[in-house]
Amino acid sequence: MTFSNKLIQWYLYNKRDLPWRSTKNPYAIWLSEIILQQTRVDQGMAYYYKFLEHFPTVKDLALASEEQVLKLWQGLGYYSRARNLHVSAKYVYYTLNGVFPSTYNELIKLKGVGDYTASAIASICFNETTAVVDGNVYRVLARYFGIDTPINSTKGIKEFKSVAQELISVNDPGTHNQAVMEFGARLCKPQNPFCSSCPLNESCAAFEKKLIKNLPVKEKKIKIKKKYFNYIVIQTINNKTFLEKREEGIWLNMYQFPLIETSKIINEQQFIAHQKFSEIFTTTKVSVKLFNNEPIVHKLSHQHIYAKFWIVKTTSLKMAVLDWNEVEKLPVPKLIDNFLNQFNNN
DNA sequence: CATTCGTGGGA
DNA sequence: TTCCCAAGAAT
Repeated sequence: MTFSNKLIQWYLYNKRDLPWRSTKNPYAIWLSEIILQQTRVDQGMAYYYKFLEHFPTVKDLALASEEQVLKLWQGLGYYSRARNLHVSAKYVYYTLNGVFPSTYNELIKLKGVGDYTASAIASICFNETTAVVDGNVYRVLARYFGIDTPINSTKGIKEFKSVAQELISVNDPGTHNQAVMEFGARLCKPQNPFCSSCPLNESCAAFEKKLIKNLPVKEKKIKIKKKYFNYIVIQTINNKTFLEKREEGIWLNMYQFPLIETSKIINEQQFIAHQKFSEIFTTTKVSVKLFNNEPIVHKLSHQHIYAKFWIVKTTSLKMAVLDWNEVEKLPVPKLIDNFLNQFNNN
């Protein structure tokens, strides 16, 4: 039996019953693939249901505002996925007359759709023999064939894509692709894979040479930068506050309290002396109280944010136009959301 | 080509 | 605690 046949047979007996496996609607498959990028099934599941409920068709998504889409995506991370999802929905609805692209070459033109996602949709929905290469596929192929080319090198990306494309079943490429991924996620796991019960263990290079723990090879480590955020939480006596929209970098287009970013931790005197603080509270009499005595450490993939929330009470303020009960309607990063939950409980 | 983009689970 | 990494893509 071929590599593909063994995997598909394993898959048909062991696959999970996931909602996107009961449809071939390209819109729904697209949605699921975007949600699942760099995201575990357990984490993405609720979002898949939420999005289909709020936006049953690509038209519904196209007609929404970016703010609505970001709000629904809140908590899932990698928010460019949500922004690009919305951009592409508008492209399909307005430019393609609502007809979802049906080939790899057309799919990959969508923002947020790269080689993996185009291959997934093309194979699952339209039976095109385009092999997916995700983290699971890298691991399965690296181990089975004993390939030690770094999976995040240019050479490795091309090599694994080529190998995957050689292996794919022409008869049922969609099932083949999902079989490899499910196999990697459930049996050929990163840690403690179930090699003893693996249907491929008799021909697995890494198993034979005891290299399971060494494969796949990944080069380079990411550098973590430290950042120091001071949020100005305005609270007027008539229950108003203010949030600004982020215009660059992380959490783009999401909302936050006015931010003073510094190169190190600052105290109350330094906070009050900062230019942005004095710009906001020019002649206004205010009281300042630090909400969290110790900075909240918010860990992201490339940076650790040390955050302080400064509660600034004042009588009235021109810029404080947002009613406190309107805050929850805005899309905010997890760091702000966590703060709001604690703050509102006090 | 290297870096940047979140959040959470598991060892 | 710390590290890895999860149905990747854009810049």
